[in-house]
Amino acid sequence: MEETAETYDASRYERPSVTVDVVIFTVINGELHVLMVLRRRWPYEGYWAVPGGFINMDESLEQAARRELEEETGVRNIYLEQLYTFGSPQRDPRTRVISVAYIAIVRADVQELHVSDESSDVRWFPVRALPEKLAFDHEDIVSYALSRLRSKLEYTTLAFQLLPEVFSILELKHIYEQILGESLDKGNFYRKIKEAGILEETSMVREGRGRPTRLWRFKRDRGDKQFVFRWREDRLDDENG
Amino acid sequence: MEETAETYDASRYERPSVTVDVVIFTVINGELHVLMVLRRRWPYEGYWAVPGGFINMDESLEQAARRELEEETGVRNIYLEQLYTFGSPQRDPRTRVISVAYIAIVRADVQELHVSDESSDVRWFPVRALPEKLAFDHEDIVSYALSRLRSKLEYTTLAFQLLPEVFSILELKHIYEQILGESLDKGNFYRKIKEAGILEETSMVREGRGRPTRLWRFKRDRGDKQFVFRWREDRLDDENG
DNA sequence: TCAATAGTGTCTTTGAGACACTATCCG
DNA sequence: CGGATAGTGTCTCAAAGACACTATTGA
Repeated sequence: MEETAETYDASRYERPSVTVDVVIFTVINGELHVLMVLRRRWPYEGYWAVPGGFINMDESLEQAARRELEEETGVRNIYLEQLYTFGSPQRDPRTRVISVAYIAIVRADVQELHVSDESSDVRWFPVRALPEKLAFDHEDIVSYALSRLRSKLEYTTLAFQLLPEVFSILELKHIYEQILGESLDKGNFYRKIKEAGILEETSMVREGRGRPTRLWRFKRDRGDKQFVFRWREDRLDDENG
Repeated sequence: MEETAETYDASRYERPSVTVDVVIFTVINGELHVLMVLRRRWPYEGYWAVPGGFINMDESLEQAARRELEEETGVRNIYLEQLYTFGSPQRDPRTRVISVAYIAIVRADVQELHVSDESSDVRWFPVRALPEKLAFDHEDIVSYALSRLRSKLEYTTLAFQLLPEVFSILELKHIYEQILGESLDKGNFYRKIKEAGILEETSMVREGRGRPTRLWRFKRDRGDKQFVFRWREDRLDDENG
């Protein structure tokens, strides 16, 4: 007999659960941090985890990621990008759980954190000092996210998510240095960022101890040409590029 | 009350189905092709689709991809890489289905195709002449796979999957040209591939109409340094790179 | 004036691309 | 020899990196 919409039995196959997890980065005091939540329930009660949760049937994966992130941490209104899907059969003791991981980057100072009934604490951790042992396979997820972040940075505008409306070129350089984990040449950075033509000078300056610094903003109105700035051309993705 | 393994109710959340789909490429007669199966059941009966199917509860995503691919097409023993996870709520009329897509590349001549009870035909299509309308959102999946293939090619060994054990440098260049869809300079190609140090000369030559050509193979024993060759440095991923 | 920070100029090296040249086979 | 294909050498140009230099402030 031919199968149709009427005869299709949706329960024929056993189904896994699907979650979304969001690895969200920021820079605080010049250091790269990741947002983690402290789990208050089994499994992994008392362990830190990346925020996330089960998807609803009527929302897209990205919508689910946004919803979970806001529910668990209060963070909202951010740029999200799909990272990878983790699906080892034993990665969650409850049942078969497949996790679609997302990556994001925000300014810490515009986000107000709060906890939910799922978690008893929400906190930014420096990437160099994460908790010993994370829930589930979240060490893998975070380290994969970190490597993706580093390679993405070179050709996207991700770093700009971390800056206020106006900023100096050396502040932008500093963000790049934090994320890449290495120092960059000042002159070369000035040259490249200016050649890229993505900044627009403002009339503002900021005064400090030495010579005052010019402030810049991103060009609005870039037409439809894609907004891309790569710091370097010569870096490899680890895997999923 | 605290939840534990004993009290956890695995059926509390409604679950989506999860499938894997595999976009598999080859070069036939110098032209890039994709493997498609003709669906014999509702939904999209009579439409071409990328091979794939529902995952089992006890296998990893990649295992599921391999199993489905072999069941539906007979293709096996290949290099697979995760591409992206597609999860729009309405992408499948049966029920909520999330699809984890994989990408692969093989030599057509070593694969024996066969059909299954799911499909009534299995066939290689040139990427320039795909069927009008594919099942589900498979147009999106294929075009995303194609863009990934093109950008990946520059820094992986993917092209080598398409060559026999020994081959000439100009044959390798030809594969690159097919996949990238543009022609490359002979001298520059020789220079780069030799500098990369990933080929090993054999004592073999192949005779043809003109000067005979030296044959090469990939260096075995490359230690643990990663096996990477980029054709160029200056290409962007469209998105997920 | 000096310390401190901002910003510029320039030399060297590297690598991509273009393209002309040489090599070796068959007939 | 000439046609066909394999393979090399070399010039130019652009981008990356190193690093020295100048500029502008406050104390």
